[in-house]
Amino acid sequence: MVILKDYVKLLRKHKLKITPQRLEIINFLDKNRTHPTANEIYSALKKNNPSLSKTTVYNSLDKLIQHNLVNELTISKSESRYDFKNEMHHHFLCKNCGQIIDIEVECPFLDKMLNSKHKVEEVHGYFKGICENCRKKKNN
Amino acid sequence: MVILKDYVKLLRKHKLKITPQRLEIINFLDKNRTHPTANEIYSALKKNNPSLSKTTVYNSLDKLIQHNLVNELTISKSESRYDFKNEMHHHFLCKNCGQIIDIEVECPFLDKMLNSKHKVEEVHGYFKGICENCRKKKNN
DNA sequence: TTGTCTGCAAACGTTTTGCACGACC
DNA sequence: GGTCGTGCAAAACGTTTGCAGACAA
Repeated sequence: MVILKDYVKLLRKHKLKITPQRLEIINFLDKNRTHPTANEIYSALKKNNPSLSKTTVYNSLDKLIQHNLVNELTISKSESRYDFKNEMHHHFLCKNCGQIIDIEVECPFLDKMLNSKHKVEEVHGYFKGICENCRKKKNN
Repeated sequence: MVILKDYVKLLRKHKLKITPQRLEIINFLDKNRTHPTANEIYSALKKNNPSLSKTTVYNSLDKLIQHNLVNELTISKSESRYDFKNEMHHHFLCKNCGQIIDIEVECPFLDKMLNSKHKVEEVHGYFKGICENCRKKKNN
């Protein structure tokens, strides 16, 4: 599959074994920046690959997270959500509709943290409230 | 119990029913700013109240969270951790020892967010990496 | 060939639910 | 007396584990 060529390179660069399942998972996350759950990824990919297992989805995601290619969001208590890693951004969870929206504000406290006594490897900014759409609908 | 007097006021202010279990849970969270899990709260309070149930711990925490008296941390994938709400602060999770450390940096992007199209009610800053102690031990 | 990955089934740990009982306005 | 909280047991849920066979390098 020509489309997946770049993902092959990406996996190779990180010395990860190249399997059809991993390629499909990366492709899905790259094309669907909707912070899908493991289950959503599984259901979507199962259509074209009925033998896919959830274990493989979890295993693959773990590997991708370890190699910093994918970001795991724990913004809400229930399921983890996964995000193809691109430029740093933060997340807003609407308590009304459950939607997770990317927030493109820079993070000035990152610099301070990088100078701190701890070694900071990840920064997650999670905001929660009522999103613009729900505000309009509910007059909040 | 004289010590619990203020918590009675607090619950009353929020029109929450006053029960011994709720008072003990609030007292515990106020005195133990260690981000305990539901299970840790349960185990600790069970010593003095053997009939306490986990359901009650979860129910009480839910009510306290709804009324903004307690903060639920989802910094790590496993169990939720609970924090008595005081001044806004953020959290650092050490990937090595698992400790969660309070971070006292202000959050300049909160102001920006408050002017945004979304209605922001909560801000959670989660940092992950290696804490000072572990860095020293491991020479990271 | 060697080590790793996949997929199934079962296990796991946290949280939620249903329900009967009890406590409090 | 009616609403709400408690505590027990069981269920639900997302995730992890053990394992046998398959596949990538």
